[in-house]
Amino acid sequence: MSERRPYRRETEERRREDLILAALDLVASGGVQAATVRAIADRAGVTPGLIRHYFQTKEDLTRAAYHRLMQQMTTDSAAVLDDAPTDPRARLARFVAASVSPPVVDITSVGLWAGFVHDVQRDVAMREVHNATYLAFRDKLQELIAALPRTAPVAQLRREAIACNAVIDGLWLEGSILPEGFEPGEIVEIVLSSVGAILGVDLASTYTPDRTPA
Amino acid sequence: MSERRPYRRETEERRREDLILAALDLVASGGVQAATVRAIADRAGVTPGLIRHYFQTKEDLTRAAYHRLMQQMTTDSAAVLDDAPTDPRARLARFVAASVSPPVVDITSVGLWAGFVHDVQRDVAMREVHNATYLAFRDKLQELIAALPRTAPVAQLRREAIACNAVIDGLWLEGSILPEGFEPGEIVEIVLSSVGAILGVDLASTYTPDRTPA
DNA sequence: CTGCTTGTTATACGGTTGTGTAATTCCGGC
DNA sequence: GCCGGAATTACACAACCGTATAACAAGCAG
Repeated sequence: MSERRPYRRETEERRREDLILAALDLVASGGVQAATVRAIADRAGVTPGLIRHYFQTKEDLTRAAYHRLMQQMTTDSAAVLDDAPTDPRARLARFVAASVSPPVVDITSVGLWAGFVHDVQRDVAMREVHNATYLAFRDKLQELIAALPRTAPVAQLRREAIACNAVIDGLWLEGSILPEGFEPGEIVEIVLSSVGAILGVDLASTYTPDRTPA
Repeated sequence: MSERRPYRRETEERRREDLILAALDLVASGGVQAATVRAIADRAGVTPGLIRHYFQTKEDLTRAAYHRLMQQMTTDSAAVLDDAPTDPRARLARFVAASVSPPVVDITSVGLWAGFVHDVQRDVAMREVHNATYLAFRDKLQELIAALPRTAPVAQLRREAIACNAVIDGLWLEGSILPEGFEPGEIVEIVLSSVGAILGVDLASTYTPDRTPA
């Protein structure tokens, strides 16, 4: 009776992308428990069996999705440096501010990230993805700090990078979970003044909030 | 054939406590998905049906478990203030240091907390528990900051409390997820110096690491 | 020592999960 | 144009999920 559903053949790259995005979408809106193979397939517009054709197991898809998430977040943070000014303070200020602003900070990002935390602690492959992206971000931060016009011993640089990264992480957390608890722009002001205080540099005055293109 | 399992009657308080602790234990070690009614009952040494006798639904048990977790964390942080010195700087230093040290920071705490994040964002009751405990912690921090021997406008106090809380949260995060990435005592040093820098106060010199009782 | 309350166990049920496997149909190469 | 391979669908399966309900027994009141 029932006709077999018609379909189109797609490239492997495209299908994997669709499935990963569908998985992330579901984790963001409904938690890890909502990201079942059937729900993922449904959102991606395919049937559940296809998942097993591109990912040997559901865990593989989970790993790929997490990898994609972290990659996206670091990309978003670093994107502002592409056309950033050459003044070291302004560069740092821009990078720091972007890390606590959309799209890095939004209502779903923390929930998304939190959904993977447990797997990160258990799964070796996911732990490596985490370490790589986390340290890459912190190293980028340390690099920007080292470029500041001041003298600081190397050992101090590491601790300053850890501290500044902690401020960013904490504000990212609070800003995402409790967005209505802060006034617009308040988090950016706080991150600039506190990072500036930690480093002994005035960042707020060098920061141009946004280059709102016409 | 099979004998009915023998059992002991317990008080309601005791059974609820056992079930809550079993649920937290499972979430910590295996994520939310591992905390099934059968697994919880098994760990608590009872049969699954008993859960529905003390909690109308599994969601009720989840709420109770989250409430218990947050309560425990704030209690652990505030405990160090019981016999703390009267010097405002020393009090703040002790409180801040305790917030990034065991038992608040340990390998399972973040995974445990992360497991509930999604429910917090969706469930109103859990959101209220979160806001209450989060703001209680931040207010306590602000209260300690306000007691410092210096003059600061009220509006500034709020932002300083947010910033210091962010540092603590960020270090709590990193220290729990990546414990081997930091040397012993390093996180405490960092939190004291950075919080001190944000507030313009020297905290590190007033901090007595631990009162190792004989 | 007997009876009653109720804490606790036992069992059942419909729905869902991840996975394995066979049947189809799309689509490029000839 | 059709043919073969592989992308995709369809179906089956055992295990597990949360929930509902009935049977049992533990321990206190008398």
